[in-house]
Amino acid sequence: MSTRARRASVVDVAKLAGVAVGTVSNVLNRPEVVAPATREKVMAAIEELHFVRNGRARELRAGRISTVGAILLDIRNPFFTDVARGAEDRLAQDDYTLMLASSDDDPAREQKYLRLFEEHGVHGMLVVPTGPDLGPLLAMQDRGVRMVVLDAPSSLPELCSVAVDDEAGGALAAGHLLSQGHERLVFLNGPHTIRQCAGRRAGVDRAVREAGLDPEQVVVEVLLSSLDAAGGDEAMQRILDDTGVPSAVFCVNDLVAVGVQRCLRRVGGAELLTRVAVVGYDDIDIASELAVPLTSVRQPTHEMGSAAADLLVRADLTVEHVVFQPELVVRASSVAHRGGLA
Amino acid sequence: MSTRARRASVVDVAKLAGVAVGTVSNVLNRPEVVAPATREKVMAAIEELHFVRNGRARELRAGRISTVGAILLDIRNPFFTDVARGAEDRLAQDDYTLMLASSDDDPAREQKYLRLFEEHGVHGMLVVPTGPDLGPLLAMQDRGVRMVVLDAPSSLPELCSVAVDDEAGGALAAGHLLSQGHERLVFLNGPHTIRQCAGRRAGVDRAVREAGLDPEQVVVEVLLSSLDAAGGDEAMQRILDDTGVPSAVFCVNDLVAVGVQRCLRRVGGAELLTRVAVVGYDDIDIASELAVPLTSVRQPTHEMGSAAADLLVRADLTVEHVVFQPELVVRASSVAHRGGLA
DNA sequence: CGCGCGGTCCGAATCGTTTCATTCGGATCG
DNA sequence: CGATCCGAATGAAACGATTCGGACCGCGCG
Repeated sequence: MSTRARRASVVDVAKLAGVAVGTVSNVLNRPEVVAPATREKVMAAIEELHFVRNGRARELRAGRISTVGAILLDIRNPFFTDVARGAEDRLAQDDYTLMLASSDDDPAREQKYLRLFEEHGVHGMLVVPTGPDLGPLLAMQDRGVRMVVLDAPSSLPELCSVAVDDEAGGALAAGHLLSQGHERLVFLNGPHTIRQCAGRRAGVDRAVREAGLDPEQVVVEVLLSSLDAAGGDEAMQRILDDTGVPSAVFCVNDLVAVGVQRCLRRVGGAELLTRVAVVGYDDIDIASELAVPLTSVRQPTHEMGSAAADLLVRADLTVEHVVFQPELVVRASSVAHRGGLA
Repeated sequence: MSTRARRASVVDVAKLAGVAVGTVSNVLNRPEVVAPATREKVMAAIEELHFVRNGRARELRAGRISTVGAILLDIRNPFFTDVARGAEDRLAQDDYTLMLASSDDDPAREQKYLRLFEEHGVHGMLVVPTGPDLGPLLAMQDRGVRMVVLDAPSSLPELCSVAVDDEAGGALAAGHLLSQGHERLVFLNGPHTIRQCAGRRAGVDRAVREAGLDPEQVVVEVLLSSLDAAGGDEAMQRILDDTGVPSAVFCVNDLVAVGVQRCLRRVGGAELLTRVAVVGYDDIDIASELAVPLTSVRQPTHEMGSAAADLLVRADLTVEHVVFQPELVVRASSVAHRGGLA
C-alpha cells in the first residue's frame, strides 16, 4: 500500500489533532500535565497516523541515551551470553536496552564496534577485552562513555571491573577433593599466561597448604594447550599410561572434564569412571546431564552481568572493582561409591 | 580530568581548523572533493579534539540507518545465537550492525523490543516470533521497516521468511535408520501444535513409505511434553518397561537423545547403549563429545542467518520464502557394532 | 578583456523531537 | 471590579550532522 510514505512526525500529529507540537510532546512524555480532552484528541491522531516517535531525534535533542553496548569475546559461548542475560535483566529495570556484539577475540573487530557504539551514543559499554591494552577503553571513558571491564586479563584502576575470584575457585575445588580424603590430585590446567589459569593454580596451592600439606607433594599440574574435551581425553590417557590411575582430577573447565570422563570409561569402564573423582569448572548446562553428573565450580554469570549493568546505570561515577565468589556444585563425579551407578 | 565536557561537535572542529562545518562534513564523507591541504588541517583538528561524530544526528538528517535488530526467543540457546552469528557476518559486509534482544518467548517482551527498535529507526528486523500472531510485524513492515521472519510457526505470504525444511529433516533421519536395517522405529516427538514437530513427523512417514513400508506398522510415535534430557530419559524408561528394547530411536532434539542414552546405559550398560540406534536433531556442540557420539540432523544455522540478513539488505523488496535443507551427520550412535566401544 | 568553467569552500536550511519562556483564558480573591 | 494566580497550550530555539545552491578564485580561451 503505502509504498514509501514518510513516517508520520509530531507535526503531522499536531496538525491532525489541531494542537501545537509541544502539546503532542507533552502527551507523549508527561501526560499528566495535559487536559484529558486534548489528550484524547492527540492519542486518537497518533493512533490514526500510526505515529511512532523517532528515537534518534528524541535522543539527539534530549541528550538522554537509553542503550548500553556490550562487546563479548564470543557470542556463542554460554558463559558470555549468560552474563549478557544478567546485564539485560538489570538494565531492563531502568528501561535501558542492551546491544550485543562479539569481537571474536579480534582486536580490530573490537575497535570497530567500540567506535560504532560510541557514534551511536551509547550510555555505557560493557566489554570483555581481547587483549591487555585497555588504552582505547580508557580514552573512551574520558570522552564520557561509562565503562565496565568484564572478566579482564588485567585491569586498570581507573576502569570499573567485574570479575570472579579464580583463586577462590581453585581453592574450592581442591579443598573439596581433599576433604573427600584424596591425598594427591591431578590438576589439568591451561597456560599460566592466562590470568584465570594462574589464579586457579594459586587457589589450589592455598587449599593444600591450609590442609597442612605440601603442594609439591600433593599437586600434579599438567598444562594443556587445547582446553576442550579432546585435550582432556588425551591428557588423561597420557597420565594413565605414565603414572597410573589418579585418585582425583581437577579440570580447568567442564569440557576438559568431559574428555577425562570419556577416557576413563574407555579404558576402565564404569568401574574406573566411578573410582576417580573428577571436578570441572564453569558448571555448563550439560554438566548435570552427563552419564556421571559432574561436580563443578560455578561462576555467578547472571549476577556478574547484573552487577556490571548496575555499575553502568548507577548515579555516581565512583570506580569500583567487583569480585565475585564462585560456588561449588557437588554432583556424583566427585563423591565416592555412588550406589546407583556401580 | 574532563569531568563532563561536552563531546566535540563538527562546529568545534570547524572552528579549530578554520573552515566551515560543511567542509568538515565533506572530509568525513567525501574526502576526495576537499583539497589535501585543508583535509590535513581538518584531520588534525579531529585528532586533537578526539572528535567522534554523533551517529544519532547523522542518521536523523541523512535518513540512512545502518543497524538491524533481531529478536530471538532465547539468547542462551546456541541455535539462535548461531543464526545471529550468521546474520552478523553477512551484515558486516554492508557495514550494518546487529542489535540483539531476546523475547524469552514472552509476547509482551517481544512487543516492547519491537517498538524500541522501531523508535530507534532500525533498517530492518529479524524476528523469531513468540506466537502465531504476525499482525504487529506486518504493521511494522507497512510502516517501512524491513522484516524477515525466522523459523516461524506459521508465516504470512506478505512477510519474508527463512526456515528449515523439517519434513526433509525427519525423512533424513528415518531414511538413515531404515537403511541401517531397522524395521521399526520409535519417534520421540513433541506436540504437533509445534509446526516443526508436525513437519518432522510427516517426513518420517514419507521416508517409510518411500522404503515401501507402512508407517502404521513401522513408526511408534511417543509425544513428550518436556523436550529435554529428563523428558527423554523418562520416555525411554517407559518404553523399555512397556514394550521392551527398541531397535532404533529418533529424537526431536539432541537433549532428548542425551536423556535416552542416559536411560539406556543405566538400564543395560554399554552393551544396551550400543545396541540401540539413536538419532538426534540440531547437532548441538556436545553431540560429538558424548560417550557415544550422537548422529544428528544439522540445521544450517549460519547460512540461515546469512540468508535472512541478505533479504534485509538487498536492494529489491520482493517477498521471498527461503527454505533450507537440513543435513545428516552420522556418528557412532546410529551405526551398529561400533568396535571401540563394546 | 570578458566569459565560462572546474575545483573548493561556505553557510543556511533541514531532519524530528524536546524544552522552556511566553501567552491565554478563566477562576479566585480582596 | 481590578489584580493575581494557575493550569493549559503555544511555538520558537536547540540538538549535531548532512545537504546543496551559491560564492569565490584562478585560468584557459575566444
